[in-house]
Amino acid sequence: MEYTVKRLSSLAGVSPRTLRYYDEIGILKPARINSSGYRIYGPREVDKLQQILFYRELGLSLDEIKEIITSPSFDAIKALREHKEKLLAKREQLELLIANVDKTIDSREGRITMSDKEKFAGFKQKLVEENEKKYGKEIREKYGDEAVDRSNKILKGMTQEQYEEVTKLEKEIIETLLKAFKTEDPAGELAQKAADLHRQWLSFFWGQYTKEAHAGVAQMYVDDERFTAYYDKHQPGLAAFLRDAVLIYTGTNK
Amino acid sequence: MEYTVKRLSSLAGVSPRTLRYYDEIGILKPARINSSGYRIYGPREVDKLQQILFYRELGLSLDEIKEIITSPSFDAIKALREHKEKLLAKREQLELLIANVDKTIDSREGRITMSDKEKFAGFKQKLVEENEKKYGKEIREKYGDEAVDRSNKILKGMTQEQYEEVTKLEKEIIETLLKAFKTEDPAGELAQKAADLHRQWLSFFWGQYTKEAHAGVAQMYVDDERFTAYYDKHQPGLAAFLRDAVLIYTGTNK
DNA sequence: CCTTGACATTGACGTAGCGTAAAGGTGTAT
DNA sequence: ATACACCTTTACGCTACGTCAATGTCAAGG
Repeated sequence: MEYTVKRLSSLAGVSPRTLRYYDEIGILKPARINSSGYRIYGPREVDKLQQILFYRELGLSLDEIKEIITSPSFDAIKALREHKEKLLAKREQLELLIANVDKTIDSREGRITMSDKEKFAGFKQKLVEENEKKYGKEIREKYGDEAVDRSNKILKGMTQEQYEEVTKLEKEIIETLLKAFKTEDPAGELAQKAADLHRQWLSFFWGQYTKEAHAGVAQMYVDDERFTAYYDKHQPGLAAFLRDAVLIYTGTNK
Repeated sequence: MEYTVKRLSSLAGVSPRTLRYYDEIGILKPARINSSGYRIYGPREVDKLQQILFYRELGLSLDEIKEIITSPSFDAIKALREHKEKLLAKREQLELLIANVDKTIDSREGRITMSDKEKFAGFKQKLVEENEKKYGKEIREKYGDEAVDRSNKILKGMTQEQYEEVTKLEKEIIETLLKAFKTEDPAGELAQKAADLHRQWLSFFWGQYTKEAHAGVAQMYVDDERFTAYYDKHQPGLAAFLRDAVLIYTGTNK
């Protein structure tokens, strides 16, 4: 397949100008120039553009990208694996930010207080870490061990908070589930409420909720004795009942 | 707490120049200017800077950010909630990208083939979504339900993979732990290996690993009968042994 | 008191990665 | 033959700062 600037640009979701610029700086030259001076791109250029966009998404400069992909020792697959690592790291960074937003909301609503330092956690973890190493001792000297320890406790406190909410959810799930079990109807309102609570519970541990995963976990409760025992100790058959409710809840029983 | 440019900049992980620029464009004015012309920032400015950096992280332009935060109807908490939504969306986008990288690796290694269109999936989810709507039916007609379903299965397959790896880890933990238990030494090599496996297992569920959280979970294993039972059923005292090993592993026993 | 060094100021120019005309040539369908 | 969507190069504009330069401020030490 051959593409002109416009065609390739709309395929890749970039502007024609971008492609001309990439040509200009030598990062992506067209396969050939036709008799009228038109840039013509081939399949190899499509792949290369894909690579470029991958790295651009990571925030690498075009110069860096150029070095990476034009290097003679360039190993595409290895680069991709590294790229994936970076994406995973970026996702972790995002998790940090999300946690910080949660904390900030709590703080704004007066439930907790945040130190100024905490407010910027997650923006530059490296920098923060360096500061920790550099100034940790200094702070300890200045403000005493108490302040440092209190700050450390905030971390533990979060875990504590999480833990409390999780256990509260667990209780609710069991309670709702036991009531629902008596109705013998996994599609009923109570059972569906239990399934929803269970979704909330799951969301606590799984960053991203998907129906498939939820259904999978529910099935696991029946297949894995560890979980079966946990639910069935309250009421034999409860694990299977929860699974049925969740399968209906997620719509994967069809 | 009051800050000069340098102090605030190092707190927030930005350059002094950035703060001056933010002053210049009116997005973040200092609380006051002292007699020598120094910019002095107060707590309100700290919070505002935090907001700005949040939005900047999202890729919003400073102009857009300015509009958002200077708007009279600006509701900080509401904005934070929306912000969180956007972060979650960004994370999803990242998941897509990661999936695409995986697929690309597969493709490069010849296991699957990708259409040129597929190669750009994840870059512009809107575009992709539109394409899906526009061409979804067409693809289904062209390549048959099988292809579409297989593609859907990839998502399910990932969860399956996760599940398998988790259960594999669980097995390893128990095995290692049982061997370690015989040594009666929670600081020994085997026990520490078990603690490390447990860290890996935990990292599967928790986005971000912290020693405190790890130690907290280990303590939970002893405090919460559900978990105690799970470990002790293999060997009475195993939960406590794991906790001790983890406390040593995380260095929180000092 | 004076120096030193780390901080502060404004001003101004540089950079990256394009966007956006301007001024013109090309392809092809009607 | 004309329209219209595409292509070309040249060139200036924009954002979000980085990076000097030239100069003032402040706290500590000799």
